[in-house]
Amino acid sequence: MYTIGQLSKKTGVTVRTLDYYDEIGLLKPAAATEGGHRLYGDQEVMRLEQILALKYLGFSLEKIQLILRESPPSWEAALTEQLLMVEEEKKRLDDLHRSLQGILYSIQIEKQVNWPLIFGVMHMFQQGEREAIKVLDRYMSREQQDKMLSVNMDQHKMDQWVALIYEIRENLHESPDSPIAQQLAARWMEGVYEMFGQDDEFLSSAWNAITEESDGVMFYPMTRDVVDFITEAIKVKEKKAGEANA
Amino acid sequence: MYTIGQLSKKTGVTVRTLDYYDEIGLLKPAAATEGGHRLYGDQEVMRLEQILALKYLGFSLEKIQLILRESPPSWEAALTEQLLMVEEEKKRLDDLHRSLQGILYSIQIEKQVNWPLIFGVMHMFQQGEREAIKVLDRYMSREQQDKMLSVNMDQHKMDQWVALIYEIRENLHESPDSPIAQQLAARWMEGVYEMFGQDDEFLSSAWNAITEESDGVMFYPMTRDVVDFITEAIKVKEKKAGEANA
DNA sequence: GGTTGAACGGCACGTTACGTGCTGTTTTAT
DNA sequence: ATAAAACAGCACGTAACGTGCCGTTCAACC
Repeated sequence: MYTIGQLSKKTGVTVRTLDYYDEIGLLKPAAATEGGHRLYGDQEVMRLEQILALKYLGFSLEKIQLILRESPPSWEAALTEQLLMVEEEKKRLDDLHRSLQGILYSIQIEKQVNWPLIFGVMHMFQQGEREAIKVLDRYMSREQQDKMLSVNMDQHKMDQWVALIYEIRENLHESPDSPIAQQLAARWMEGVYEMFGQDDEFLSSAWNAITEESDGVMFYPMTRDVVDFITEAIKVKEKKAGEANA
Repeated sequence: MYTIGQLSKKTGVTVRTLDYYDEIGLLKPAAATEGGHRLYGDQEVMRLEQILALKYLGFSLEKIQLILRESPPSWEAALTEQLLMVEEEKKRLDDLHRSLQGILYSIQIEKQVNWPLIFGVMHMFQQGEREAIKVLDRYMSREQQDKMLSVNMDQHKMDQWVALIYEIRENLHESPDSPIAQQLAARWMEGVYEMFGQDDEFLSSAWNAITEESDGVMFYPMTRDVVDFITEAIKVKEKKAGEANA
């Protein structure tokens, strides 16, 4: 049997905290001396170690109490529930991460903070239920959506895109058949093919979505002006290619 | 100019909260009536919207105050810092996720909660600094480690592995040349090749690490007994294959 | 120019989750 | 006997974000 001080030393939990666990009924001593000093047995040591483990796994003290009260405890259910909670939280952080990343890119492109964009992003995620995906429903199949959303550009490729779009915005005044517009269009097309391959059906759905939605925040940084510019430049490019073939 | 009530209606923030923001100096009114009623201008509306946006992005009110106090605010630095924080938190959640997932698999394999395993997992992550990777250093190159850790089995494949190991544990008493042991060894090898391909050098490093470390928690559920059993069975299998070729 | 709704100042309290501090007394070990 | 350890009990701390309530004053509308 251990006194509270010995248990404290053995486990690294302060006496005061053990006091507290006793108080809230999480870890009760097995016995007491005549004088009222608390005594903890091996079972209690085990229970304390379990408590610490569950705490590490992210359970609240209250939840731990609930779980340990059952006999036998439904470990599998509790752990599964916790796993789902962690997954939820991960999803939330992923959204946050994407938002921050997107805003940082927008600063690189526009060299200033685009507040309307931020408000747009906020609303998109705040009114829950993934507004984003609902919008895509109008333009493409579920598989195509997956393809679109699963594009995982690495840092380098993303930087390239950001640089390209920045350059396009700097050159919006150029005519669509100017060399610079043609060069930008070529780089654009190359990037698109690199990301999605030659899947023409998919590209056409995506292009539809982008041209229709580019007033919103959905396809930032492919804003209306950028999309229009590149559309015109590509038209010219394809016409030229047709003439060359003829 | 808006009274505090109008601002509240416009933005959805309660009067009481605007009181509070005034109190902590986060959002001060632009002016006041003779009677002392607070008046907010367009600039304040903008500032409030920025505050809400930053709050959504995970900044604390205190941090927001610090950022907005600068002129001009260093948005890029603040957002980058926040991004790093989110990434840290994501990493923490990933560890937690892996721990929970691992424990759940161990329950499926052993049909009971393996507390020593949980304590082991706890210690591995608690003493920070990724103990896990340090151990691997002794057995393989950095690239091989990446290969090992980046194996992303899907749910189905993972379930197959778990089922296989469960079966192995049920059959530890079988002789290595029994049909069942041979069949288990075959499934094991097939799974390994599916995951890592025919990279013999890598497989040998990995096998070294696994046989040496299988007393610990590092390669759970490849525990000592399972690894020994499968090693023997594979030896027999290869000997037979050699004889057949001769 | 009175009624009513809005806003005021000020101070305390609430929430969640987890403890910590402090005091004065009793018990235990040596 | 003395000192270290444990006791009971009650308040307080932290961190981040507010909320509740009260009695008083102001502003708008008919």
